[in-house]
Amino acid sequence: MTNEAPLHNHFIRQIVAEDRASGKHGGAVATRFPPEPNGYLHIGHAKSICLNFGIAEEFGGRCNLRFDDTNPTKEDIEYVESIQQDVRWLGFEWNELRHASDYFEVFYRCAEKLIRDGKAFVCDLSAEEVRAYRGTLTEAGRNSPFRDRSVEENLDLLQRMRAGEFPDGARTVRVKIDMSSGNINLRDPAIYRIRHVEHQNTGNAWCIYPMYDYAHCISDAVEGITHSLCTLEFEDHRPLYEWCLREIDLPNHPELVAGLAERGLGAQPSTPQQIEFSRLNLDFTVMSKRKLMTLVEEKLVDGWDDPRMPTLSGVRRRGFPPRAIRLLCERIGVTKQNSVIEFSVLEGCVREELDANAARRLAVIDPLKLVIDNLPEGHGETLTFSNHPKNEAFGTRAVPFSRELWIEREDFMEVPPKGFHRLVPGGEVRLRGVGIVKCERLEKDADGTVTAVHCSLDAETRPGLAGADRKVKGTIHWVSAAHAVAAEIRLYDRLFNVADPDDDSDGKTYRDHLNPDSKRVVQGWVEPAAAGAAAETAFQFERLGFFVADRYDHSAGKPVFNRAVTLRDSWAKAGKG
RNA sequence: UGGGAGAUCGUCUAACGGUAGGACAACGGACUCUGACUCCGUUUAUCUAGGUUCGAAUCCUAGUCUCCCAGCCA
Repeated sequence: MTNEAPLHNHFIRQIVAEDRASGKHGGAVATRFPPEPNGYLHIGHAKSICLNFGIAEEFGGRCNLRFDDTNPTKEDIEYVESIQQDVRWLGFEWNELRHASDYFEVFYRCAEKLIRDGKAFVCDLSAEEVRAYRGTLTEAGRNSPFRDRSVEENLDLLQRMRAGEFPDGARTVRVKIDMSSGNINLRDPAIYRIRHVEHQNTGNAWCIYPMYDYAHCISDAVEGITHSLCTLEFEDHRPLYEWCLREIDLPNHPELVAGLAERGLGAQPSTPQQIEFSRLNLDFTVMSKRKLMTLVEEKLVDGWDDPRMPTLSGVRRRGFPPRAIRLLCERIGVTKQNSVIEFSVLEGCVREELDANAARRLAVIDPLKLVIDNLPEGHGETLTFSNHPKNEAFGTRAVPFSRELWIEREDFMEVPPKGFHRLVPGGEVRLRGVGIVKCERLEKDADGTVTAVHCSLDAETRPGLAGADRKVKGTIHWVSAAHAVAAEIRLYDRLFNVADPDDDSDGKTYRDHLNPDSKRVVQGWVEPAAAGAAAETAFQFERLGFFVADRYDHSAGKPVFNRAVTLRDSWAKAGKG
């Protein structure tokens, strides 16, 4: 994968570069992207994906995709499939695909070791009791009355937990750290809980499942991860991450990972370093899985891949190219500061990418008939248009032209404001690639609405002729009415109409801020060379914006285009459009 | 009143004791057969108060503000 954006020398790059230079981890660099398969990936994940895969790639290391599937009550195979597809779509390929559940036996042996070492115990306290014993932010907690069970009893109980002798919630395994720690994560956290639930990967082999903090650090170590990159909210967990790795000491206890190799799961245990960075947030967007899930379940959007969703499958369907997402992730940098990226930065990345890489086409989304009266009835020609104004490699295409055209309704005004460069009664405008036409007369319906404009074409201004250079203030786009293909055009706008939909301090929630105009479907006309495009082909419809042929609904006979983003429009911005 | 982290243009982000720079946004202009692209220009920032130093965004002291943590979630 290439990334032409200038690289930030951000703090994680610096740490990795220094570690490699100093020979830490034998100079190896290994990262992982560890999603929990309980939802679809979104742009926030893209930052982590680009960082983890990007760092590995830059430093000649490796990056695994690892499903953090330690909680079968929330996870689903649908998500593990979508996640793989999204990572690949973004442009990355993992070194190995792993699951935390691949290591369930390792976790279990580690728990036995901790018990034997007197570092863990089986606790019979209920969830409510544990909460009461934990203390508060300002008060120390108290030791569990089960904390001093003998090693033998603990080992027996652990084995019986695994054997399924106890109901859900009856017992947990907890590590012994410090119930008076100011860091609540260190107050004898649970590492195992009982859940008589089938697991999407291990079936009914287990009824005890490890907790995140415990499973994650061991998984990292097993995979030989050197730099374990995660988001800021795990900062407080780092002491626990380090405690587990230190007490378990995987690199010096190969018996704990025995059996993995036979299953094709190579293990070269490391002592990884956890490094935290801030999440990517976008304004006018919600990014929490819970809220995205609600939008889908309550049908406030048309599914996980609705083009208005910040999911990767959503932005894909919207027409945002993967390179634009990668550009965004590089452009925003990596720091530990909480931040909110303006949506315009994302749009800028999309425009930059598509301007360079999308072929141009003509399309009209709000049609008004234009008749060239001085062309004979039935007149037809085929014009040659270049596909890209600045890149000849895009080649040319044939565009049919005839006497009756569709133009954009907003490109004609009977009573124009000052500065209007388009068509007005008696005025002239250039028809893109055709020549200069003059508006001679109008047709109107009973309401006075203009139904057609009649023009005369100045034959001297056809391309290639001397008169073609004559200056006229505006150029408008068009399609031939007889040849254009009717198309469904989906015009998308931001899903929320406030910058911070998560802010509920005024009693309103994100649901109250949904933009009712976030999706508009119109019938328009596209030139034949657009209609026949393959699904997911992106075009610039000249003067309108960047559009993509819908991934699922588009066909040559029944074209469907989604608007990814408009063109920057200084006329509209001036309040004139 | 506990623990952890962070404060630099509107928004991101650089600087690692030596000219506060870049990107995006905004605004103005040039160019233009896309009111796009491109190009040029302009505006705007070191949380506060002290201190150290020839020199402080950077070091020290004291504050202020913001974010995260009391799941048998991740």
